[in-house]
Amino acid sequence: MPAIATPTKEPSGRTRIVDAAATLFVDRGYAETSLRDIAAVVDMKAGSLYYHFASKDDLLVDLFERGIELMIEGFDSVESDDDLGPEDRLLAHVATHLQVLHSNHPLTTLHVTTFRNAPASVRDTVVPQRDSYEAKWTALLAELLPDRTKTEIGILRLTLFGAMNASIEWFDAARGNLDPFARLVSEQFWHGAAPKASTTARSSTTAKSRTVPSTTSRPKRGTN
Amino acid sequence: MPAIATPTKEPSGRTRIVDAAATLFVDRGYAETSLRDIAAVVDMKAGSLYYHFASKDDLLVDLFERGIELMIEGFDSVESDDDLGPEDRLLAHVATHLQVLHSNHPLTTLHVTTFRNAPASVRDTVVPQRDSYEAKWTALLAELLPDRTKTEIGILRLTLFGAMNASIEWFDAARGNLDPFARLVSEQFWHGAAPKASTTARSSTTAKSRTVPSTTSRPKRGTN
DNA sequence: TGGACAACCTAACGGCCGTTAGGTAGGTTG
DNA sequence: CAACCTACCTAACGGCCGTTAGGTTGTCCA
Repeated sequence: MPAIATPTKEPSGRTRIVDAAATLFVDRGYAETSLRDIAAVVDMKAGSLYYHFASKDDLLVDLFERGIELMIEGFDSVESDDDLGPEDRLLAHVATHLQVLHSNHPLTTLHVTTFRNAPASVRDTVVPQRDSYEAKWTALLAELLPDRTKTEIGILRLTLFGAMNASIEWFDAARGNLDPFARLVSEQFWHGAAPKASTTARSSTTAKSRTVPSTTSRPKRGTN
Repeated sequence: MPAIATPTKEPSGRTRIVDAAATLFVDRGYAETSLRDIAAVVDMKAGSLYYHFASKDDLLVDLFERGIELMIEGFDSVESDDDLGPEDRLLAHVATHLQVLHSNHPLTTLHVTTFRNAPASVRDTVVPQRDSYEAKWTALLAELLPDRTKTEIGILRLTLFGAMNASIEWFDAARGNLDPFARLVSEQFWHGAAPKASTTARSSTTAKSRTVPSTTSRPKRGTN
């Protein structure tokens, strides 16, 4: 007689589809991935996917929602911690954001890589959940930085998100340790990157406005 | 008799195609934009584009290369300036990067929005130019932050790029003024965002490592 | 034993895609 | 005026796409 139950039963068809789709969407793009591609990974035919999902867009919505759920859970698990100092509180949240982002790879990173190119109807469906996660961060930063205006808080949140989320393009969680990275990001955000012993005069001359061109970001690999 | 010459002659077919393509690629995506879409904007038929470009990928390569050119020109125009203090030098470069990014909108932002989903062959072609721009920034940061390791410089550059480039998703150059934004980014990077009068104990307790989930970025609109 | 149901497969549909071969109109040049 | 070149157009090609209607298989329950 076998074990009474299989608590960790091997993933069902639907779960396997979700995982395969997330992976493919992340490293090929949504439009660039066909249902036949996804089906091939899970050893099915394209038509069979419609037993589990109403449409390709529907599948994408499902992925996005699972991703955000993970993010929110992560944030809340930090918040429920005992009270820390402002700096340590920031570090805890930054570390958690990065850990969730990299450890639940395809599902969470999908937001960063694919949201922009998703069909409008899909984006509209997901926006409320995204907003609620972002609101948590806005509230956090407003608490940590009481001397800042609402506008500044907003910009600081967006740049911090930009800095953290860009890491999915170059940080390989399988190789590097996230902790020192998280600490560097958090410390830089809080204290700045300037040399400690710098005795150069704090000249604040405004740089002349110009109209020149500039830059981009950087992917760690190409899978397309 | 008309004016002797038309120094600002109206854009040729090729230029109009390039502009239209850049715009469409940015707000719909590369795969999501068909040659028929582009042709319609410039009042042509899809086949006619092949008089100017060998293929759709070829067109994309052209766009990427023009974009990077603008970025590099911008960076160099700052570098050729008289010597500034470290902080002002950083500000000048941040401001220029942002200005070039937002004022040459479709061409430069294309890198941030589309590079990731571009076909591998296209990416490979463009990588050297991108690297040369990024190397300039790496060298700059290495000069400004002599106490940092190479690894730290690399990470700081990537997070700074992430922070700056993310702005194309939410900053509307037509509405807001770039200057205060650039100053905030630069100051935050250099001095940090922490409150000035903060007298809270600088407790450096390491946040316990966890494995929770987290977040994303945020587009200003949807055009798809 | 048989019916119900879950989980697939088969085969095709219309449609849009990038691309190409072969035109053609209009200006320029000898 | 003729030849030529530039800058398009027309019409079609094969191919892949998302999606659907209608099977087929296996398992579970009565």
